[in-house]
Amino acid sequence: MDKKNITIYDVAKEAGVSASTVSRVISGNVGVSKDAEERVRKAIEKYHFVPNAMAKGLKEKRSKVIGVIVPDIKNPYFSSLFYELQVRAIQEDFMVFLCNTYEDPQIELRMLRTLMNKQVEAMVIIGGALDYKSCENAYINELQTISKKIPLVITTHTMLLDCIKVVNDDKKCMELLVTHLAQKGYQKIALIGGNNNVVPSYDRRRFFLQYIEENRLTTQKEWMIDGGFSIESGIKLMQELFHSKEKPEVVCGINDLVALGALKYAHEHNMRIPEDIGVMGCDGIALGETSYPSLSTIATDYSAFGEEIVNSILSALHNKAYKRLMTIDMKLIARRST
Amino acid sequence: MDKKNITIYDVAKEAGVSASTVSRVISGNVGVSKDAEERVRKAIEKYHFVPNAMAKGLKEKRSKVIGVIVPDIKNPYFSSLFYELQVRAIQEDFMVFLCNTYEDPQIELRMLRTLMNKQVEAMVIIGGALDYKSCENAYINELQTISKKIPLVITTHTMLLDCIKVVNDDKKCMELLVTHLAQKGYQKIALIGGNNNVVPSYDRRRFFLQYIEENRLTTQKEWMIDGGFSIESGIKLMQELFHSKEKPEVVCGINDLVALGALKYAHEHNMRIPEDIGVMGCDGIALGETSYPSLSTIATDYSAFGEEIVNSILSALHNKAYKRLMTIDMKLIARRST
DNA sequence: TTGAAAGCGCTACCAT
DNA sequence: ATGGTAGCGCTTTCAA
Repeated sequence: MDKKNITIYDVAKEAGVSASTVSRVISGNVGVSKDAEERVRKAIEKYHFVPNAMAKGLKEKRSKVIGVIVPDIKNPYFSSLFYELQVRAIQEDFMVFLCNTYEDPQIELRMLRTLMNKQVEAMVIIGGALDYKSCENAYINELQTISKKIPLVITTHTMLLDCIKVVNDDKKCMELLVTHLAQKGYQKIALIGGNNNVVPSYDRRRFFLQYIEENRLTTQKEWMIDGGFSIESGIKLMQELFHSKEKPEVVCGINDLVALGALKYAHEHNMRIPEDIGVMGCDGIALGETSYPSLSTIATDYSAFGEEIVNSILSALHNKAYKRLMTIDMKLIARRST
Repeated sequence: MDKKNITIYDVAKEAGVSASTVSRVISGNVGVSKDAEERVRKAIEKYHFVPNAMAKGLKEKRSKVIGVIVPDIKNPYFSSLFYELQVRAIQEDFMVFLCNTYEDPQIELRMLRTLMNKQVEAMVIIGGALDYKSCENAYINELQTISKKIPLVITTHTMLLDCIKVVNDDKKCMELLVTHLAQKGYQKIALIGGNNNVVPSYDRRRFFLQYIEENRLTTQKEWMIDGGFSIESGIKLMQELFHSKEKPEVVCGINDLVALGALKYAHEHNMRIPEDIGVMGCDGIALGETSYPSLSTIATDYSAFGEEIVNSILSALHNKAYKRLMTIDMKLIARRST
């Protein structure tokens, strides 16, 4: 390892100018003579000089970093969102600190604190503890304090916390889902997966029921079973579902992963889709395009979602006007599974 | 937004001690009287004081941050690796800066530089430009310079760059793959997907051929077609494959995603798997467990991979001995698709 | 046990 | 156009 750190002073000396001039050349701002600039650039080149963003940040009180906390980056929903969010962030020359919490509130809290002391300029918390009805007050208070210092964006629709919210339109999601199914002629509809202690999940079930009634369709208690958000959950829940007396005509997953699990179960039991049983998901993850059969779903616009998150951060940072609550539109993607 | 930043000086004044004492309390190191400590803690609490990691880092010349660059975090291979890598990193109190390059060498370079000026203590580049035979010299030189300053870990087996390498054992991978297929009684074997300009992909094909010969199995030029690493590639390539005169008995994907695409194509054309055609992948991503049928594969140990990366970084940072080249073992997971 | 002070690398204000 | 200098918030000697 090379020992000494090269600083602007080393560069300045080599170029025969002052540190100020080097700083000016780097930031490319104001008047530096062609000649001086030339020499500085040469010196930078020669020494492989890299400016120290910590020193700069300390001085300027800006880090150009956004902190992002997600429960599980292996989940395509979260990775897609991160992916799109970073697209917009780097356009604005912001880096993104990604923290995975492994769905552990302890780690979530720890990440949050570390991010704060790393001086992130804004914080994004996707899902996580806030999604849970059991979310601790102390945690919410800590977030509230943070939100007073820097822009805080969450993706949960909660009244308990005053901050920027960018959320999926779960109501519209369920409306589109049920309407599509009705249109396809399905009458008996199941909804599997989720967790009633998780707000968005609870909401989807609630709205699902509402639209089932409005459309005069039917569901049953035995057809609405929760038990997780993964493909594995989907498989397990389908098994349960197919133990019930009467069978539904179509099974919806609380999200696409659960629906993909339902697909797998159906295949393993030689059911044809959609002939024997329809399957539908929500979220619009890419896997739904390439499953067999391709999965009908109500899709989030990940690009818009990520962009909106960063845009509201930028607005807040620049004291521009912005909506404290943004709802991301969802739309029907009818494919082969219904 | 609250304006003023609280510093240790504010805390010190409130507690009636000096900044040094506050610093000592925070770092929890040396002798501070019970009484003073108590007052400092109260003051910290009262002001919601958060230490500024930039100032600390500037002073200490450490950031406790590892930079990680991946081509596409939506790819389960990369997200799994990141996930596991962070597990080990946070154990050591390191944060991880994740950068997605969107498979764009320009962005990769830019991320690299930004990470350097953010003073990351180590850099991990997973895949990316280095995987390509066409990788620019200038880029390699820049990496070489970086590797002299901080520990640099790459996942490509290249001679062009002297740094820490943690790589998959592609030879063993292909040995296990072909042997398994031979054992299952397959004779005619196809390998689809990949890109001959990508080193690991090229290697896998090379070793594939080697083991095909050693095991006296057969393949054909028409059965070894490249064209990408995604599920979509797999679908497309299967289509091509099934245009060739003679059909193979089993199709291997250069990775699991391609194999998953093959599965989809097979379903759509009413082929039974493995009865009509076998399918096999490499990498061992989680999706292979939940596909229908579940996918036989040669799996990487992501946890070991991530751990090894961080461990070698830590060793390098502490000037401990470590291997400059670590090979991650791969093992056969025989499931239902063969 | 405690405090004063220097300095990490940078920027920006104030002179010249 | 250029340079000197103060100071961002912290740690760490050195003295007391």
